[in-house]
Amino acid sequence: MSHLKLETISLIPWVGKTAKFIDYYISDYMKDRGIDLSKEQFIVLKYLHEKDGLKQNDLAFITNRSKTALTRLIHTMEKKHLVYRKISEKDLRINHVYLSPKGRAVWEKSYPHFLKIIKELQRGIPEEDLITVQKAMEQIQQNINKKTNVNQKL
Amino acid sequence: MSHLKLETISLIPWVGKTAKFIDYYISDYMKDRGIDLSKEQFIVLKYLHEKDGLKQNDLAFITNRSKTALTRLIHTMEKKHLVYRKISEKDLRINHVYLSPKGRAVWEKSYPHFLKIIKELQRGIPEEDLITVQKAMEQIQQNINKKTNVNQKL
DNA sequence: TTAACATAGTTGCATATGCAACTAATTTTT
DNA sequence: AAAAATTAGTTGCATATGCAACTATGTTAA
Repeated sequence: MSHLKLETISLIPWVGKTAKFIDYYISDYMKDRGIDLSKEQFIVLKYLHEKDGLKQNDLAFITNRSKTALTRLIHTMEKKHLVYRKISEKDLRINHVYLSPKGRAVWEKSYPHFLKIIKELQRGIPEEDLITVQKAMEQIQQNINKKTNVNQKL
Repeated sequence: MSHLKLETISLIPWVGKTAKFIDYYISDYMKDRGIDLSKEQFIVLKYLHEKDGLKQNDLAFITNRSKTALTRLIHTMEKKHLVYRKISEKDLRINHVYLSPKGRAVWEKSYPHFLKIIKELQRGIPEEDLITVQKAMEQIQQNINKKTNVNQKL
């Protein structure tokens, strides 16, 4: 029996590359269907659809973005009339973000596509493997949170 | 026995979020150690270390970037004196990219850190799960390639 | 009540990214 | 040989992102 060098798999590059592929795919898919919406913008629409009028801060937190990134993302979306800001009456520092009618329409139009993409891209992966992968992703995220506090960014 | 709603796991968002966390972690980790190097720049150093003098086009291909992105990435790295370009003598359209001494030094310094990060972040994931995850990542990438030709971008 | 601190959001500066249009060089076709 | 097509790389315009420094507002402490 010859010597088998069992080098441990390096998962991290795989995750990065796959995420990149997914982003490309989503972007192309939407463009092909005439939907002018980035993945990031979609995520914002998604959370606003669940709970309209979220504060920018909360949106930044739940979407794992810096408040800077969120400020600019919302700004872009406001230019495209997908959302609008409204300053809180109780606390003038706070902006609430709302879905505009157009934003809601774009959400309704794009959501089924995203569902389909998600389904398509994981085709051929057995159900039990999906669970394993999800757990592994959770583990990686936990390993990161143990070391740094990601929330510091928010 | 009650009705169990077994909704299929949506892996895609998990992958994206995990990749994001990994990027944050790498960025912070390097910054904390005084290493001024983005993940993208590291990847370029890595490939040049393996094979110096790669063409920009080839670098774009193996790093899964558009040639535009690569042009600018190399430009940034050139400003930081990590690499330098040299026009091919045989074909004046082609740029070869080389590691500078500084680039090599930065590579030597940063590489062990990246190895360590990769190991740390997948801690707690059983060996057989690593294999499962890797296979799932491959499957997702294949599913994407079946639909689009990612190479069109390059 | 004023000073000190904390919070929400914005802005300048920097990185990374892509598409479309472009230049320059090379190869293929006619 | 000249025209047409292809290839390599760059540039303008756009998106997304983060840090540090900043403004404005609100809260807490002296």
